[in-house]
Amino acid sequence: MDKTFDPKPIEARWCQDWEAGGCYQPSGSGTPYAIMIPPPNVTGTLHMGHAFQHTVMDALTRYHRMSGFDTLWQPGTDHAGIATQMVVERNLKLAGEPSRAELGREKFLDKVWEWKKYSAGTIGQQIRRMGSSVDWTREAFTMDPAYSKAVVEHFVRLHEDGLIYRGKRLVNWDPVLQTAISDLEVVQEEENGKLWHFRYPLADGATYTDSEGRTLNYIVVATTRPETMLGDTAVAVHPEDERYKHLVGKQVLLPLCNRLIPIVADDYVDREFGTGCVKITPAHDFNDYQLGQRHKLPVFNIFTRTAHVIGTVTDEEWTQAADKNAEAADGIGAIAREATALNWRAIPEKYRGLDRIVARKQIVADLEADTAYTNCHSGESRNPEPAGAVLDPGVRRDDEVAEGSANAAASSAKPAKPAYPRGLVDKIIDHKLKVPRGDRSGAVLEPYLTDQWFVDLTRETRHDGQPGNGGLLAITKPAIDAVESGRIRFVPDNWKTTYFHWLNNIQDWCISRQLWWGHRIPAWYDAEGKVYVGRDEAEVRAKHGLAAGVSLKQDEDVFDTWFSSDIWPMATLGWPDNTEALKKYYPSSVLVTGFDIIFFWVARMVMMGQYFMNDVPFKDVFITGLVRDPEGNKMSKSKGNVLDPLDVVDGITLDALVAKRTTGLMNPATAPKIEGKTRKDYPKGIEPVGVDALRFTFAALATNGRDVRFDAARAEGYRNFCNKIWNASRFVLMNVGALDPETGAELPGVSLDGEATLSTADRWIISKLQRLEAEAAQHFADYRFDLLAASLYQFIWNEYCDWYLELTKPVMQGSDEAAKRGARRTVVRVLEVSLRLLHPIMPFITEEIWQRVGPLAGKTGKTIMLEPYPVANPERIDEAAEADVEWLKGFMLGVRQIRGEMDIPPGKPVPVLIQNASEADAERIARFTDSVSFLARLESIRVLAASDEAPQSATALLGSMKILVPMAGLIDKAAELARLAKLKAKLENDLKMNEARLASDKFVNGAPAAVIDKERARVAQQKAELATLAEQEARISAL
RNA sequence: GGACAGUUAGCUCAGUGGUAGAGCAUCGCCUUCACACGGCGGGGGUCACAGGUUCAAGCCCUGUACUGUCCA
Repeated sequence: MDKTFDPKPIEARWCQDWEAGGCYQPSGSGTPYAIMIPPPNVTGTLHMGHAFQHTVMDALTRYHRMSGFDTLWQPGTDHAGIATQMVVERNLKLAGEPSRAELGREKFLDKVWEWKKYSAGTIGQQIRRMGSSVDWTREAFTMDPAYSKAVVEHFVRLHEDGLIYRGKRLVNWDPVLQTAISDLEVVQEEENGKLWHFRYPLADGATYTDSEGRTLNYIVVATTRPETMLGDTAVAVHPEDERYKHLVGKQVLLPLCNRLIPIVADDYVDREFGTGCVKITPAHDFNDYQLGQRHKLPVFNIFTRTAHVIGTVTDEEWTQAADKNAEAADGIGAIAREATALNWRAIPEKYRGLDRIVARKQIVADLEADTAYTNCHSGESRNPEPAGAVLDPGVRRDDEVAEGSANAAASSAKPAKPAYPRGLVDKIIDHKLKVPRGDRSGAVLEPYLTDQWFVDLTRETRHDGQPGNGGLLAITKPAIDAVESGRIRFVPDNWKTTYFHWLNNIQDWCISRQLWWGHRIPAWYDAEGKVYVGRDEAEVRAKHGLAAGVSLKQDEDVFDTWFSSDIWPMATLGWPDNTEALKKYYPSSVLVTGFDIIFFWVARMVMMGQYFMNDVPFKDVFITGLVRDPEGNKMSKSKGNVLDPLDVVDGITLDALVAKRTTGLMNPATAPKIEGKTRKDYPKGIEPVGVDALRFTFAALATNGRDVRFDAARAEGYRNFCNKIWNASRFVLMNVGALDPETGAELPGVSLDGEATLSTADRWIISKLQRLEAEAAQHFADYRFDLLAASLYQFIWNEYCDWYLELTKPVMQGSDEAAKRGARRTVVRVLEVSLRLLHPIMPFITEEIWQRVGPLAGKTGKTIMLEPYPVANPERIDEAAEADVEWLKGFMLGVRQIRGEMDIPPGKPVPVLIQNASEADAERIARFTDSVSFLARLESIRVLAASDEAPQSATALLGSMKILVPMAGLIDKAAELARLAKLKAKLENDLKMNEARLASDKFVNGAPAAVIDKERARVAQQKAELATLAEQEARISAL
């Protein structure tokens, strides 16, 4: 064995042996214990979050496997529709290859499959390297043929049960990706914007008097999105708003468009917000859409699927384009035609085809320039808006159109800040607003009217009028009940609040996506647009009696990725077939995942599990925190703060890390900033720590669902721990004769048989081991890997290495053969048990050492992986031995403190005198003379009689016993007095507090007797100690 | 605006009623025959703030402040 632990060759060997040896597969006997891996996206490689969660899952898996369960950890990957499609498109662009559109659907999908193969392979290698004991024979992918069949099956069954519908609804539309997305994929970000106030003239020359007594012939609407006015179909006011009540039913003339639109009353309107008048654009705002439905307003779509104002095309051109689109797999071609062909002519020509932001500027400028109504009221007296009101429409991102040349002329003239009112613009004020963006593309989303597929989650009865429960009762409520009833337990518990809150406010789920990568929706349309749903075209034809001559076209859209991963726990086990695996491993035991996908995934698996299996998909949900960078920021590629777990395992130089983080950036301009931060966070790069140390770090940091700030120094600390274990094992092997101390060569054929006696130290460490075993079981049951790691670390380093191995040294070098045998046997067995206790977190080092130590402890198994996990035996707890060793530690600490503070070199033997020893003290001194002398490097130890005079000494206390180290004139009087004063001060302080407590009637009358007794004993003890100290202080002062 | 977390040593975090703990960092001594990726010792906290409950509060209750996350 080498002097220093070198993880790399060991990891490589065991990874291979375990997998090849079939150790990862279920044993086939025992109670089933199953974990379904949250399938990583095939978008690239695994990050620290995966490594963290996999560590937790593997620890659970190995623990249960060792504990005799029939353990399955099921691996796999997720096709991750949008995310993967984006990655592949970007790769094509970077490589200068033809784009998605140029390739066409089929060829593009070939490229994605190529990428998938590469990515899944990388992920598999990463999982293997981390030592994750997944059953590779069951590896799954969400687009495997069998899995795809299950996806179709669950869609068709839900459809047959009336829980899926297709309809034209306002959805969140991503104009960059050009697909619908679900509510969950929308991130609302607060951004700085403007609130524009526009004057909409009243029709037919109507006027009214405002609260300031002015006569007005217009009303002022406030909006954050001027460009949508092209699609306004009403203005709304609150029905009880005294200011406008009387105008309800009248009309306004929509500026620029010159359309008449009504003023309606609706209590959705917030009287306090803006002017209390809201323009209503049903086609491009969710609230307006609802309001429009209530008031039967026309829905006036003004945007294309790229969020440009619909263009200048003839009806004929539109028809052709739409047909072509429909043929070219453009699922919304027909809708666009319908909505747009009717409307485009109503949009003033100058705005047609403009990007929405460009259109916004143009519209504001034109309204400002519209002087037709500038004098449309009398008594204009308001002050212009103060400086700060500017025309800039606010912050933009690079995905939006930059300031165009249209405005170049204006900006070069450096215009003075305009004063308002100006034309039809009443005023413009700064305003913070929530901007909806796509979580993948970052693009500003557009509410957009399209035909999509939805899962009904909100109705009590079926939407199609058939008998039976709607989605609310059939899907949503059972998912709530699963957690409410305790059949699913969240750990930590508080996440169930989040879960309930979402389910209680749930919306129907839009499951269709206008993408290419994914499961094609199993719906077919005939020439009339009639839709048929079935498992395949043949089934549809058979079911509906459609002759071969009837042409059917399959829906071009694919499912939302989550509408395939929602059946992961059952489909990977063979559902819809009732396989043996499904019977055995469903429901799985625990789901380990992050809180960020409770809605996306956890809740939906519960829904589908309950619906199709009539049972929960997992019994526990262990929610882990997120792995963050040292400053607490979320790790992301664009921030350039991601770490590859294998770079921590193998180490990486600073330059290599910088290079890795700054290449292939979406926005190369951020590279210098990223480089700066990287150089600050990891000034020396990252030292290699090995898999075991990284895993242990994750375990130690996994504190009760809190986020984890990854700290490379911590990982290095646990690498040191590995080295400690390694060297302790070397020491053990050397001492039992299994390792040559000179050459490091392994010597076979060692036997520890024969008569043996166990020392106090032996019985103590065995006793402590039982306590550790009990703690380990508890921590696993509670998912407290941090406490588990701390217990193991503390036992191995601070008890076993620091004390127990030291205590055995004199025995090992002594001549008592039976005692020697007892120590050797204990040293080996405790180490062997410790290795098994540690194995679920640190699989490699424990296996490597166990191969040598196991046989010495009488183990004949091939691998530690399949050995039983240690269980506590309460009968071996030995409180007397524990008390003895505590006393011994106290004695040692006293001598060491004197050494440390008196600057006595550790190697120099010192004589020790004892005063005030009780009988028990004296007995222990006699018993432990050898140990103490060896460990504390004592020259001699002598117990003084009460009458004996002690020489000048430095003092330590153990209870009221005095441990004296004679200083023979060398004593630094001032230093020793200072030392004593320090001890005394602390003691006096404590004593004062405790006496005060005992003097209080409240305490004496109120506290339990046991507490009072304990307090009295403590005070007595402290008084005795204080007396001893005072005496010693007097003696030193007198020198 | 609502909900949920968090606030403890320089840093990262344990600690659910009985005198504050760990790792890392720091300071001092030591290349002692398993380990310098080591050993030994030291220093360092009025547990965010204000009330309350209790014989007793870092811990329970109420409120405030700040930070973070989620949902409107």
